[in-house]
Amino acid sequence: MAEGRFSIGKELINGNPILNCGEDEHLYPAGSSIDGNPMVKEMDFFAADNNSSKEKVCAGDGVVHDLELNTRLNLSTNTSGAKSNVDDHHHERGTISYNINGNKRKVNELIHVQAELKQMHVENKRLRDMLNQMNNNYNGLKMHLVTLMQIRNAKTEKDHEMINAAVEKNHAVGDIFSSKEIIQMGLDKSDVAIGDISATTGRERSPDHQAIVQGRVANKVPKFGTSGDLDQHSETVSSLIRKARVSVRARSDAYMISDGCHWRKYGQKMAKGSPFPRAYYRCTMGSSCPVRKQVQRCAEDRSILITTYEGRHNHPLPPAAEPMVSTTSAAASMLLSGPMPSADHLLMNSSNNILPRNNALNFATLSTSAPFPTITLDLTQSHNSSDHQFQRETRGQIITFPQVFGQSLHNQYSNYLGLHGSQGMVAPNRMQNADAVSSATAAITANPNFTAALAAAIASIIDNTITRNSSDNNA
DNA sequence: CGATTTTGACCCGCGC
DNA sequence: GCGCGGGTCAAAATCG
Repeated sequence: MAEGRFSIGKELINGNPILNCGEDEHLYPAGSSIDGNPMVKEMDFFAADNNSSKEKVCAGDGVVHDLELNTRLNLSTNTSGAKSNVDDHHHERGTISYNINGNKRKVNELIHVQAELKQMHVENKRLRDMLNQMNNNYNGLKMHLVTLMQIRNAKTEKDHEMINAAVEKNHAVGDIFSSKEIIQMGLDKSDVAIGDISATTGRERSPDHQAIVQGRVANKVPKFGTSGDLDQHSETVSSLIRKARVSVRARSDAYMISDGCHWRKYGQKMAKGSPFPRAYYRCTMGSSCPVRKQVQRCAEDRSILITTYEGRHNHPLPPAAEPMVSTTSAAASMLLSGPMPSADHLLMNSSNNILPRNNALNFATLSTSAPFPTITLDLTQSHNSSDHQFQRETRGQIITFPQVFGQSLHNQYSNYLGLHGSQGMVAPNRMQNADAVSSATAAITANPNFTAALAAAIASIIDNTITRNSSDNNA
């Protein structure tokens, strides 16, 4: 409950017209916040509302006092009226009569105002619940918006040229990957369900292909060369991929980002290299929901809150949770869909910035640092920054990743989610997972751009790796 | 009184 | 084998 109220930081609040009301000085008088927590302000919205109401309807501690004040005013009016009557008629008897009438009115008004107060408390509570709900929705929607804006910004002419050039290069490189395999990879990688930040793989493919896919889940995955091992392969890879993580960085003074789910804290540790503790939460919306998240404040910038999600929800999600879940799902799909060379391969070709920095997709960072691959959505930076790239980090190395791939897949996924309907793909926003998987698979594989983007990504990696190796050897 | 948080203990994998 | 760090467990404390 408190989680929902303390969940959104200033950045998120500032963009919300509803929450902007909370920034209103009238509603938030000086000193209304606690420790600068904007969500405390949110709570103070109601506190302040109560205060303003107090002035108007005499709520809270001021009820009796203000009520008495109003009643006295009325009484004095009545009394003055009575006095004039009394002067005309029976002075003493009239005074007693009007005092009784005045007391009756006083009691009646008291009852009336108390009833109104009760009604307003109910209304206040209802509004508070509504605001919490809207906060949750807003939080998730903003994440969607930022994601989509980043992707659209990245759709430059340069990218298209890069795709075309890379596709041609791919033909020149030869049959490292047949088009069939590439499409098959798309099929495999698309096997991601809504509300699920994991995916499954395990179809038969060439050894090179296996190396790439296995590399996605770090270099610990045993390699399976025969079809007889496929089931085991699938299970192993799947279980590891299930550990894929989506990390969200957002500026917030709150102790946790609200995502619409219900979490229970089960541990807290001091992480190495950070003065701030790391809190561990598990989802309590399902009886045995395996989804966990870690919340930690950034050591370098304490205003940044890092939330890392892991696992899949095994229960229906509330509407408030869907934006966040679908965003993390899309991010995870990007992570799990990348044509990732194996960690060994990357280490063998140890080099930084294999690929040229040429894109503005600046919010996502991929990390295959052991033990589990992680994608980080950075919502703390401005949209027009072009300094940051879609990167893949290995142990001690940062290798720029061909953004076009993740972009393409994410677009596909967004299309499927109905978030990006301008490209002619229509899909329901809410579907059951089974249908979601099949529909996403169909949507992804049906679009030739996906294949082209994938080919471009693979070709880029191969081409740049080869180029880098030769330059390293020459050096 | 049930739900949640706190916190020390424990387990496990990894590197030396 | 040992120490370290990340992650989890579970009893006690706290909250609503």
